Amino acid sequence: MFALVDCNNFYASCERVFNPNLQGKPIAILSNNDGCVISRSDEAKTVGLPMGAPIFKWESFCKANGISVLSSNYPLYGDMSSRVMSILKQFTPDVELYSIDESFLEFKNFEEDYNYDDYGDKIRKQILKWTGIPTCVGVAPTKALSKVANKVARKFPKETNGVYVIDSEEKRIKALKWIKIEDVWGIGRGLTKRLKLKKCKTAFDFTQLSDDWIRKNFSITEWKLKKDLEGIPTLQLDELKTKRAIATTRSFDYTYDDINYIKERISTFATSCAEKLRKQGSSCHVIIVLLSSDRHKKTLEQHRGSKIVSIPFPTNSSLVISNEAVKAVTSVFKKGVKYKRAGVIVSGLVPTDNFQLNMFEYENPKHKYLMHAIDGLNTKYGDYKIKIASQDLKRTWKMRQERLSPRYTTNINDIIKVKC
DNA sequence: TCTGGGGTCCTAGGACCC
DNA sequence: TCTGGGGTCCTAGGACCC
Repeated sequence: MFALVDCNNFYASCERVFNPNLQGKPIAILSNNDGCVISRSDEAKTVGLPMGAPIFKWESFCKANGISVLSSNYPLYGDMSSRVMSILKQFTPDVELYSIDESFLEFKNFEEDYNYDDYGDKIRKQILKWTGIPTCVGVAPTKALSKVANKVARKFPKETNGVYVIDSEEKRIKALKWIKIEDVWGIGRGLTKRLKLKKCKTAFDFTQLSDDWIRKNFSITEWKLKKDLEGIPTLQLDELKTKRAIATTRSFDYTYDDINYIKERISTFATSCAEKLRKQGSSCHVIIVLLSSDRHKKTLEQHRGSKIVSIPFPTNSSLVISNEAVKAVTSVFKKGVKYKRAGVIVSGLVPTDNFQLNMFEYENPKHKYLMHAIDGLNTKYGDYKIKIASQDLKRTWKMRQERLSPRYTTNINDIIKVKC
């Protein structure tokens, strides 16, 4: 059996743990740069604040409804997430961290008639007691079905007490007939549209389509999903998730049509990717550069482009990655287009201490020591004191975070003081 | 004025190989 | 008149997830 454990309104719940004033009140958490709403408490959902709302359009609505609006505090959420994860590992060794607020658990070799309702309840109570985060648990014979079960638990908190187990054919059919096709894991907007044309409205309808038709019209992914929903386990637990790609992408404050400005940004993003690579002990041999115009400004010329560069040897040197990315961006850039977003993605990741060497081409061995020195200085003095020359030395790259809560669990100065 | 960011996986088409 | 078949790799783009 599989379980999906999902934290309720995770970011909003994290904020509440350390700020009891927010209990029972509507709250909303913003995306990077305080752009739009990405997490809401139940109370904020009830008064009608939509997901993804751009805050500049909803500011007065929030004020009128007493919604507390906060910038996102990723150090806090990341730390809370790993605390939840470590609790889950006590319930089974087989845990897959699926996202910051969701994990799949697999129960291998449990007794045939094991009481998963009780076990799910224990998991919820333990997490709530030790971290203060409320969760929902769905249990079923496959991953996709455990996702469905989780939705049932969340939708009917009173009836289920936050735990729902699909352990019979009857319950499976009932749940599949209840869940709308667009709410099924793996069915997004595009597929929903095509499936509705086939009169497919629920997950159950989806499982009634023929395997051949699915295979012919969709990809292998949808076929696997169908099998999983039928109760035939096809999707496996993925425990050791090593990242396959690392990205740094940002929207700009305004639009820019100056190639030199964009080159500087790309160089900075590339440097950031290289730092992330070094932090996790990886090197890359593929670099992808992205550029796109402002999709909200329909009257302007639209352009989205990308360029993939392969490097003959794996690298995590800021100099190499930045140079290649800057070279690549000139071929993507279209003169006259006003760009709003850019990014660098590194892919083809291999462990730095163990990769296939190339006989003829290799990185300048000095880079390794240079990068080590740069990382050391930047850690010691902070604020990106050492930059490469293609970056803007004057620019301090800070996100807009005007309503940030303290880093309660990761910064010694932010620890809560209790007064007696 | 202000509309996020970081991931995964799959496919199609073209170039190339034997 | 009849003009193959089986591969790999690269690139761009699209779908999905949280």
